[in-house]
Amino acid sequence: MFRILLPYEIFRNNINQVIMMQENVIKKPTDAELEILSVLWEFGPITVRFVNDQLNKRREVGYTTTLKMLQIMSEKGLVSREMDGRTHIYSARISQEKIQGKLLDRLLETAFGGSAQKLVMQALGNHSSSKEELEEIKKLIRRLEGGKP
Amino acid sequence: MFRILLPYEIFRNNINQVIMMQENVIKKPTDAELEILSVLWEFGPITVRFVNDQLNKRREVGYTTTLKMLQIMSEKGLVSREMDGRTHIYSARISQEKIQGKLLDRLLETAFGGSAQKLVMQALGNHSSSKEELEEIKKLIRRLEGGKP
DNA sequence: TTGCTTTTACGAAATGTTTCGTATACTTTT
DNA sequence: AAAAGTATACGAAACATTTCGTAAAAGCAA
Repeated sequence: MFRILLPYEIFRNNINQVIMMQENVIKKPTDAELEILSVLWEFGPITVRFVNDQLNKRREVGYTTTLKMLQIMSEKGLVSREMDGRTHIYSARISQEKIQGKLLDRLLETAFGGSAQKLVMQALGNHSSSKEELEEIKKLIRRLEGGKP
Repeated sequence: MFRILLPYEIFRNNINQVIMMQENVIKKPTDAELEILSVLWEFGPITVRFVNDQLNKRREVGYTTTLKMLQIMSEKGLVSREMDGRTHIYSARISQEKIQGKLLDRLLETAFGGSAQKLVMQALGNHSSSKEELEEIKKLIRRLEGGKP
């Protein structure tokens, strides 16, 4: 099967090397790391340049800063790196879901005293959701409430 | 009106001084700060000793470490301080709700790509809630869905 | 070829966070 | 009264995070 290559994928035709690291305990990513991870989650394997451009849509960051961050994250095992000729292509090595769970747990524990209800109510109250989204949530609640529809 | 004094309140009969600071923009509390804030939120105005004892139920922390943290947080305006004779009584100066909102926003933005639905679903899915809590949430959803019951 | 651009590597400054040792003063116990 | 215990203040070490300057190598354009 084939598909159209996205702009940043055009470089990926000649992969030389894959750096792998064994799966380890993950530490909570720092703020800057999380910022970069969310770019990686959204746009898949991308170059440093691409990451940096995305970050700069929100705030001014130097190219070498982003590069250094990615190098550090690579050492920590947060991202993986492939080489295409001279340039490196980065991907997130931890799933968004894993981080979501971890951070949610922590937030729940520290800021909400462990009450999922309070957290959910505040999230729903403060951020507008579509009819469909609310419907999905109700469906989940029905499932949680016990067994058959 | 009178009520029974809690153990740590017995010291509070002779308040000499209240340190006030003007309300300012709040920065996200650090992890250690949040840990302390959650103790203050739960147990109201308390001594350094009390905070430290609570922290030590979770992990080992030296007394002077906790003291120093509280002093720093006091400078930052995160907590206020009253004196009762020789000892200081600390309270949180920012509401739990304000911090909850702030951290929730951030988490939503960075880890969940802005989707409140995903966050809510994950929170509900991973942490068991009581029948009553789910009922409350449903009630809120009905309210959000539009007007009259 | 020569110079301009883009890339990674690396060290280090700047900043922020956490921890604790030591000093000093006051209170309580012996 | 002396000793032991308990307070706060403060400096500074240890650590972590973020930012960027500089260098060297590779690719590109004239």
